[in-house]
Amino acid sequence: MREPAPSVSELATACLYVDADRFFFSVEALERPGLADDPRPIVISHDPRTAPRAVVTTANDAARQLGIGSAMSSATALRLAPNALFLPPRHELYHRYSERLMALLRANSSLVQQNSIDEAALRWDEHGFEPGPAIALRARVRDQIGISVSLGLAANPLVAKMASERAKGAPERVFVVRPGEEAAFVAPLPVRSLIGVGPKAEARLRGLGIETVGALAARPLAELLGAFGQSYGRYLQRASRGEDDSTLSAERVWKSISAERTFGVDTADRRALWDELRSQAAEVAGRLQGEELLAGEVAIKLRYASFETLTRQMRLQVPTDAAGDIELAAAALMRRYWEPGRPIRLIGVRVGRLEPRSAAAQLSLFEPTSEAG
DNA sequence: TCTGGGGTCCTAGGACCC
DNA sequence: TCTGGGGTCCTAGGACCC
Repeated sequence: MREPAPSVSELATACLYVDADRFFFSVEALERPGLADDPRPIVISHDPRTAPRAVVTTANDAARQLGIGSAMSSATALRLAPNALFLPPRHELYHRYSERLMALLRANSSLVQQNSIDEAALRWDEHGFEPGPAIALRARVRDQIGISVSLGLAANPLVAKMASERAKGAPERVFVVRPGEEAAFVAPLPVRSLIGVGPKAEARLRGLGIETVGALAARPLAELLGAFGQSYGRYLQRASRGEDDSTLSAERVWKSISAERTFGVDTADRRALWDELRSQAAEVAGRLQGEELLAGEVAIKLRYASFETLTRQMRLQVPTDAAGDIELAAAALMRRYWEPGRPIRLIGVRVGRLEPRSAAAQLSLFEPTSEAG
């Protein structure tokens, strides 16, 4: 006796992708009445007149119309809009709003995977592919948090995210890709709209005469493997067809923790470099302790005036979460690899090979000590 | 247009081992 | 003496994401 075949909508799992619109600016607007209606170009960034190496985090529509966009140097933004209002980023504030948003999402889904400060992928199996419940969620976010989100609903996270981008032009800011329609949805989009295709890959694809996702999907696998390697070639083919078998996870597993800083003016001053390294080691150690993790590897990052950037790392004998240990290792790497007197633009500290503190305690029970025997 | 800061993943090449 | 063929681990750099 066979079970009746499940309908497509029962078989397919549904993923709702949530992406906050202009998140940092929206939060600032909530905190500063009048900001949303201010006609001036507004740029979330340190003021380039006091922080010459600042870059634009985000900008309002008036600023965008003048050509200002994310990641642009703030000095350039000032040149484009001499009357622009520069608002320094307030990351703690954005994190507080992010936590409230994620809490609300968790109250509305059995599984929430946070992908960045303002994005999350939600298990949406309970609701299927009708837009109604997503529209209702969007209204709840607006009412309870005060921000606008764009929503993409699809059978897998990759297509759901791409649908959330498309939703930014849709009236309700919700876009649904029904199961089976994935390939047709992605086909007309430019290759750059695929996650993982950045400027470099886009240029290489264009060199092969591939401009759209559909054109990519039409190429034989062998050609993609030859041009892009096993891993990325295979990914490109699957993604170009709207295929993605990744699963959602609510638990974040940290692989590395880092802190870095670009100086306002390049420096070769040992005191300044040492102070910065020490404060970064303390910051990284504090985060390790907060996450109850130990690090088995310490790395430094140096960027010279030429923008030449190097990273150097070392393994630790014993995993640690102590600022002193991290500082010592970072200083040893500095002594070994920095050419004294050579001015530095950026310095950074990173820890890796992270493991839970509890796992390390377990392991040491079975580790033979040098005194033993 | 002179290029932030926080991450993840992949790859090439060398060391080392059998 | 011109020279193998795996496998694994590690390092450094780079592409990419927000």
